[in-house]
Amino acid sequence: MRRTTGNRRAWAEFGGLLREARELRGTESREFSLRRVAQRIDVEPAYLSKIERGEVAPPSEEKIRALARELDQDPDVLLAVAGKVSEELREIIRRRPREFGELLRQLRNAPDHAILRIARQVRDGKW
Amino acid sequence: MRRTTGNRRAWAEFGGLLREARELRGTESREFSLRRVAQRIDVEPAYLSKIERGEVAPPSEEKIRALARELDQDPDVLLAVAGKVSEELREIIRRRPREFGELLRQLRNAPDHAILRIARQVRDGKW
DNA sequence: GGTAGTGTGTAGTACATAGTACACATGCGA
DNA sequence: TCGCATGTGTACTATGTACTACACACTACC
Repeated sequence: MRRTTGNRRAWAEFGGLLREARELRGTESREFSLRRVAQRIDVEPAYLSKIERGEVAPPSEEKIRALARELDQDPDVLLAVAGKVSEELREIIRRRPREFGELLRQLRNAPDHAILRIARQVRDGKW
Repeated sequence: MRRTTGNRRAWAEFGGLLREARELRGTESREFSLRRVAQRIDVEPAYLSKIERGEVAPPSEEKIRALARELDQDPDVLLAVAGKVSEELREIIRRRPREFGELLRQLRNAPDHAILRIARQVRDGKW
């Protein structure tokens, strides 16, 4: 395992978030030991341990999604903390790079509520 | 170079687009031979040759941007054909994954003009 | 007919990504 | 006290990404 020691801080943030979420659930249920969770998302316990301690980079999108399900987290947020953007969203952009490029750059500094309001308006057919 | 023969078709589309654009300019100017362009974007000629023939995967974002400048192409489009999304746009999404995730999914099937109209309205301060 | 420029074939490199496998020490309950 | 579960250290692997370096054949020009 290559360490590339320089993203360690970012990895630790992701790992810390996971551990916190897991330990929260672990206090009540015993189904949330590191080993149990590792088994359910289909990775080796040692690997999940290293992820949680930020010793290695965050895992693949697939595993991050599985973790989000297990620990009841927002997948998009977890992916973002891991430094990733979901393949689903990248696909949407790749299909119309000009349009979405333009839109995203215009909205870069818009307030959260403005972005969400637009999303709502689109959903309600107001476009 | 690992070939992973299965994305070859996608690579060829990217390469073909490059070659076409380059040869178009090459008919008039002689500054657009494969070797000259390769030198300007700082890669080996053999490498650019393989890229244009779709024998290897598209190069890094940096090189794709350089090619877009040289050949007067839209970088976002060239990146998209290469199967990539620019780091700039990914950054925008990672900062507010919930908001932009929601927005992009709502706009997935919206017509082009609707997306561009929203971008225009945002630019004009109508939000 | 040399030489300058053209595109391409072959081989190899360094680093990133995404993990596995096994052994070990510690602690907790019955 | 013994067995089982817990988290973790160490070593290793396969594949992907992004290239370089060099040699070769062809053509075009003067």
